[in-house]
Amino acid sequence: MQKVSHESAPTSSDRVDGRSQGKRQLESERKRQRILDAAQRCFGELGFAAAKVETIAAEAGVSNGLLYQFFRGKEQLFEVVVEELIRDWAHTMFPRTGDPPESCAAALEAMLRNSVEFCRTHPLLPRLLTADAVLELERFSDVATRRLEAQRTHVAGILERGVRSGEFRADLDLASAADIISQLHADYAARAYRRRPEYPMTPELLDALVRFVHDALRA
Amino acid sequence: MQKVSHESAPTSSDRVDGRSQGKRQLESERKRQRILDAAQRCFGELGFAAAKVETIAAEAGVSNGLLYQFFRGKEQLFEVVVEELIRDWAHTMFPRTGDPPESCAAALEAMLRNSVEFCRTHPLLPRLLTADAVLELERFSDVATRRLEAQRTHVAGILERGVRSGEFRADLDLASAADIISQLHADYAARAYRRRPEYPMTPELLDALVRFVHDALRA
Amino acid sequence: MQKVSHESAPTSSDRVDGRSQGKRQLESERKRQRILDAAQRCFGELGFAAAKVETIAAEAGVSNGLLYQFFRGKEQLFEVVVEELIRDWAHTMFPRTGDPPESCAAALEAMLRNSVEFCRTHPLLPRLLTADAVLELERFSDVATRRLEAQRTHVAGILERGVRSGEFRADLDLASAADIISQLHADYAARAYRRRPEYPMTPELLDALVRFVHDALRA
Amino acid sequence: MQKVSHESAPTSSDRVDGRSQGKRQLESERKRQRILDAAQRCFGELGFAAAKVETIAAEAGVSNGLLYQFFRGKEQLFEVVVEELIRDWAHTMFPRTGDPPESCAAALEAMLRNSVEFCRTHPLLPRLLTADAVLELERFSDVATRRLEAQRTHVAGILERGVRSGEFRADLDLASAADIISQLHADYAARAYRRRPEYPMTPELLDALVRFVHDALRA
DNA sequence: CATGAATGAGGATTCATTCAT
DNA sequence: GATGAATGAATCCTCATTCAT
Repeated sequence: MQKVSHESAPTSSDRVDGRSQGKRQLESERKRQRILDAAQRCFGELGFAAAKVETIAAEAGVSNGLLYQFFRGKEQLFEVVVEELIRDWAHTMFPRTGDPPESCAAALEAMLRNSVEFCRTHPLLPRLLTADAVLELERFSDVATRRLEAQRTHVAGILERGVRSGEFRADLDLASAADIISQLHADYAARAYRRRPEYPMTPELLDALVRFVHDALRA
Repeated sequence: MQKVSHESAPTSSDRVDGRSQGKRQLESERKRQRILDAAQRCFGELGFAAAKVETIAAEAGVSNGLLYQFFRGKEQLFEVVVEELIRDWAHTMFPRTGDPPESCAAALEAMLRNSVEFCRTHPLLPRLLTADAVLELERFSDVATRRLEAQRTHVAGILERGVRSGEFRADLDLASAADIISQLHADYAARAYRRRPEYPMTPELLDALVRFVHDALRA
Repeated sequence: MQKVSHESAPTSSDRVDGRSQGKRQLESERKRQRILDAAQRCFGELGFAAAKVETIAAEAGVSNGLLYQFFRGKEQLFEVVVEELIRDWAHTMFPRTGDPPESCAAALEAMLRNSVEFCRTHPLLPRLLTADAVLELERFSDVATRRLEAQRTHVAGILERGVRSGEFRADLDLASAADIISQLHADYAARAYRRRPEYPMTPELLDALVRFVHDALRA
Repeated sequence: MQKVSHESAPTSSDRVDGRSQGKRQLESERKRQRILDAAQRCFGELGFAAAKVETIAAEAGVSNGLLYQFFRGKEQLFEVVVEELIRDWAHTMFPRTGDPPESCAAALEAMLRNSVEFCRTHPLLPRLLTADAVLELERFSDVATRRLEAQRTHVAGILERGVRSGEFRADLDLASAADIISQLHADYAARAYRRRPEYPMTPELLDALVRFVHDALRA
């Protein structure tokens, strides 16, 4: 009866500073993370309704009840999973380190390829990106929505720079183009995870996509 | 003897000839259709798992049990709904009547606009198009999958003609381009139904999309 | 709205005398009988709870609803079936015609063989004879019970004559012996219908049974 | 991990060694047994179809859902009940302890009296012995059938010894006689439980039955 | 009379959540 | 902290019975 903050999504226990975690706290924190990982897998593969709490706990290697020490319930677990996921995804797409790409087209391409790679290992994101999961849960954490908008804005920024530099055509509708590119981005990232033969995600297709976007934008 | 065909998805009763349906049969047929409509709405809005049989029956204005005279269960109801939906969608996208478009670009544009319009009134399709529903039901009617492939093939055909006629660029990867276009098509058709402010579907966006595709393909 | 007597079990409609039945009444009477036959088969094979009204009606070749013109419900249908069955069985066991058997042992043997033969074609009787069906229906027509007692009494009568004539041993407990014989009689009659390999009913077994009873009774 | 073995019918939990069962496991095991007891009563008194899961759970003093932690469903519960019942019955009929009866007739008599006594407190067995329940459940545990055959074989063995020792008549049809005796045995055991006035089970009747069988077999 | 479509109460089953240990 | 046995509300489905045609 100690943590149970249940309010926000504290990655770690209510420690004040970074150290001073006994072995117990550390072990606990590790279990919390295992639950989140398992939840992401299950929600991603089955959807919210079809994923069973029991399965998630089993996959995490913890008991059914422990889950309720960390999260208020299935619903809040879902919310936390989504928030963490979106945060990780953003970090992958726009890595802090590394040199900035030399051209705007290269920036878009990098973003696309990074994102596809991320989704290959994160089942849940595709579902969120296609915005279906939103329907499954009324009180959906709007973190996801805000982050998606942020991405569109970011893309629009890149496009604007490209237009100004003459790299992209001048009469581009920035908002719409950013929307379309974000959408394509989400789609093929989704496929990268799903690996269904009907919706393949081959390197050739990815190359074609990059080319497609490039041609549509070029001056 | 009841009806209880349960096998395929006969739109009308097992009448031998075209007429001779008493008021009873007619009324019954209408109820079957109302159930299908209600089911499409519910599945589309809530997903398979979250849609309750009771709700579907209530929305259709019939009793809980009547549903089971027409369908083996919730699952088969879903399958039939999907099949009908896909069939209707195909008819909308490729209408038999009317003159063939004068250019390949125009053909693509017509397809896109038709489909978007269709989705505006058919909640379920977006979910199928984004291929999420597939995960929700093991024994998913493969009609949907086959039809989606048919669409890609159709688009590829249009593209091929365009390439041959010099309308589109010669080094186009037909398969990949058809895939991308079909995907965009599905995405924005989906949005047309959802009407969520975060993922809008304005006429401007649609115009931009048409232009985007056009630019990406042009010779 | 004509027959619906529903009270007792009139084999035919409420005709006052034996003739004067129009074709309609005759046809109706035939359907009633077909329902009874089908019901006997279904109840016999599946038991009361597992037999569906719909199945019975279908087997009788009539509609679901017609059944309720003749009988108050599933329950009363069962009662009527039982009464008719018991009556028929009694007629088979103790046929009016023919010469009386020359010995008491012969009388018992005839009864046994007749009864076994009857059950071969009347599925329900075995269930009643083993008195299990009684448990399945609270307000069971006591006709069956009374008839079974009648049989025991009849057997006791034969035994008494046999004792007096010196054919059977003098210290026989009449009531108990009659009970045992009736019970055996019911058991093997039941088997004759069931035809299950684990509980066979071969001619040899029947012969052995006759011999068994004979040896147990002989003076 | 729960328990959910669901496979066979382990009387006790999957403990590795014989002890080390916490109070929880013990309590759980007790509940499992209470469910089995209640199920036996309900199935025995009402038959498979008419017995409600809810009633069984209520009689066992547990919730509706707990039943499904121990058994796959109503059907498997029935199967387990039958297997346990048959096993217990066998133990009662052929107790390991005690001296072997001095004569074959005495052996038969002991078997009969033991079995009658057992049925007095085990409602379900009569139904199984009369082989009616088999009809009620397709995938009936064949344990019952095998055990019944075992009993017949056992009886036949006793008879054979009796014939060889000259206690029983030499021209006895062993198989048929064993069948008849087993049948009588089942019948009166059944009555012992039912306690219905129409089919009484008095000590006198039991004595008469023993005498009846004895007379039928004697040399 | 005859039909069979329609009803809805009743029963089996699932699964998120709690709580005694 | 951690467990997992226990709960029971929620949901799918069945089937006896009714009634408009």
